[in-house]
Amino acid sequence: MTNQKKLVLDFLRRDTSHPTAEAVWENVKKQLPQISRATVYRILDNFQKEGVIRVLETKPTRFDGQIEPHQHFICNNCGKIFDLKEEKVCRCLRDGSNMVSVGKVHSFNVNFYGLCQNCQTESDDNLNNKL
Amino acid sequence: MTNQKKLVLDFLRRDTSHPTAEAVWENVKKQLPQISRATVYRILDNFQKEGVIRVLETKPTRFDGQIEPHQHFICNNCGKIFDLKEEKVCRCLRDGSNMVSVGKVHSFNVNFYGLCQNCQTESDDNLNNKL
DNA sequence: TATTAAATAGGAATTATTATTATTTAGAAG
DNA sequence: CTTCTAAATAATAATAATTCCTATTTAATA
Repeated sequence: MTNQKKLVLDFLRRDTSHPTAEAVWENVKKQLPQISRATVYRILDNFQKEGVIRVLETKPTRFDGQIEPHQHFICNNCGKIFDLKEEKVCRCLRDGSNMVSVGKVHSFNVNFYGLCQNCQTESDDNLNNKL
Repeated sequence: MTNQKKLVLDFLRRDTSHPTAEAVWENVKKQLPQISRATVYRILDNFQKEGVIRVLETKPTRFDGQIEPHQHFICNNCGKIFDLKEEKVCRCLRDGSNMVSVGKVHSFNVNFYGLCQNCQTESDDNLNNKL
């Protein structure tokens, strides 16, 4: 754990605004002025892969130091991003009520990630061949 | 409706692979070689705002000519993108079954869009002031 | 402490997208 | 069917976001 990594992680766990990579860099620079932008990008990428932080599917990408299951509400007007607890998300999607604690939902978008049937079969095959 | 717009829309309604802007451009060029990349970007943007097409929250952005409510399953291995009917999405999120018709869900990400309480109140105020 | 593999800094390069502007065109009006 | 005009387009420059490259530095451990 380098100093750079520690500062990035500390910042993300403190700042709940879902900052961009650029914003993380700007802020960490206050404590470590020579830190490189590329370093911040790489650290964010690694933390993400390790499951230590989470990325938001926004443009530009935003980052979240909180990894307990939750989703996001993005205000179409002010752009602010709010956290939504997982159970509220499910209720909202289930019974189509568009009112949630933080506002009124106009639309939503879900991306599922996993293994498609083809790729599942292939990885099963590979496993079998090794036995 | 210009020829450029027609060709872009026709292509997106025919191609179900959720192409990138670049891919749309490459394909439409086959029929209209002088079409500009910037034109494709602008047309895609306009169609999106009109609700004629849909954008996927991917990097790079992908486009979908099908606008009936549905969500997407992205294979972590091959990268292929599958459509998921809305009711399957809800069932999957509701009872946590991670098997869907197209594969096995490892994770998902939801973005809600709408008006936060502050912005809702503001727009109500504006309305009231006009009465 | 010396060693070394891994990480970083700084900047170049790349990718995706948007802006600019001169030219062209679709569609209205005559 | 022509002429007109606002809107759309082509070509390219510019910007934004991210990744790549490589010489240098550093954390961890022998």
